[in-house]
Amino acid sequence: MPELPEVETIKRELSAKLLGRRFSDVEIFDEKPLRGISPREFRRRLMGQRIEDISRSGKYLLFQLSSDETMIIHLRMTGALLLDPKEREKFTRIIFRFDGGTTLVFTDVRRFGAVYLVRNKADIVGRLGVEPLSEEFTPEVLAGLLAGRRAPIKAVLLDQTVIAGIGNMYADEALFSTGIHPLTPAGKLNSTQIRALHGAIRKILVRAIGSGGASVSTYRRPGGEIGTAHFDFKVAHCGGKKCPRCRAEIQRVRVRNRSSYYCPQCQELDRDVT
DNA sequence: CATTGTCCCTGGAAGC
DNA sequence: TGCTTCCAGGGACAAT
Repeated sequence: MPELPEVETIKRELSAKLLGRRFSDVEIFDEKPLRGISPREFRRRLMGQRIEDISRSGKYLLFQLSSDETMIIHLRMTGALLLDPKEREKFTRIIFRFDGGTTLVFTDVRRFGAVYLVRNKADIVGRLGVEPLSEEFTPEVLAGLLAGRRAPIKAVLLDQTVIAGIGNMYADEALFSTGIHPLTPAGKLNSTQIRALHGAIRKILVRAIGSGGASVSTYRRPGGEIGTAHFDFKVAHCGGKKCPRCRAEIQRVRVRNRSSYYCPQCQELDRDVT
């Protein structure tokens, strides 16, 4: 469930502690997260490497190494990266140790998380769409991305090859904020709606980053602090509650086998348009 | 290419 | 109490 704001928060907190550190040991307790590389080879190629930079692309974390390789981690649903955890973690998959004694623990209950080590990071993140907080992402660009698409806007917002980093929670929030029904065909949005959606996406993501992400489900920050972005949620994770705007009951609808929460009053589906 | 559906995975909640 | 079923959902992949 970590989405862009959560991954950005993790990136910042890891950067503060890990930039310039060298790997002194790597312990692999579960090789499932390792993609396309054996535990032995993974460890060998990390040992002694210095972390030159930590960045984020969509929901991926990228660790630029002194060897010119990049370790890329995707936390998927339940993955977490913890710095010097006080207690032994139950679902520890990998432990990274660094010179100076810092420890980074990768935990993942459901084992969906993925860890890569590559020369060419584009092999992993090359197909991602536009970064929604970059200058490149304008209302005009968004309009171009949506034009002609018949898929529901919710499905398109979740498509990482279109826009990178938006997940289920923030897609629902952006649609509620703009009064757009999640099943509206993406190509049917008018320019006013697109402009509003563009603004809402940026505003909601920026605000959530400022709150350290949303501490719902299994999201955990590296240092153990709590994110508060979920206190701003109007519909996400609010099934059965009342709409803060009109008091109608928040509904759930399945869009591409994923739950979408929305207000049936504030986000009406225009029948002419479907 | 655009779009949709299935699978992966496991703990926790809900139902009986 | 204890068993079963459902649910969470990002992304790879296959199918259409």
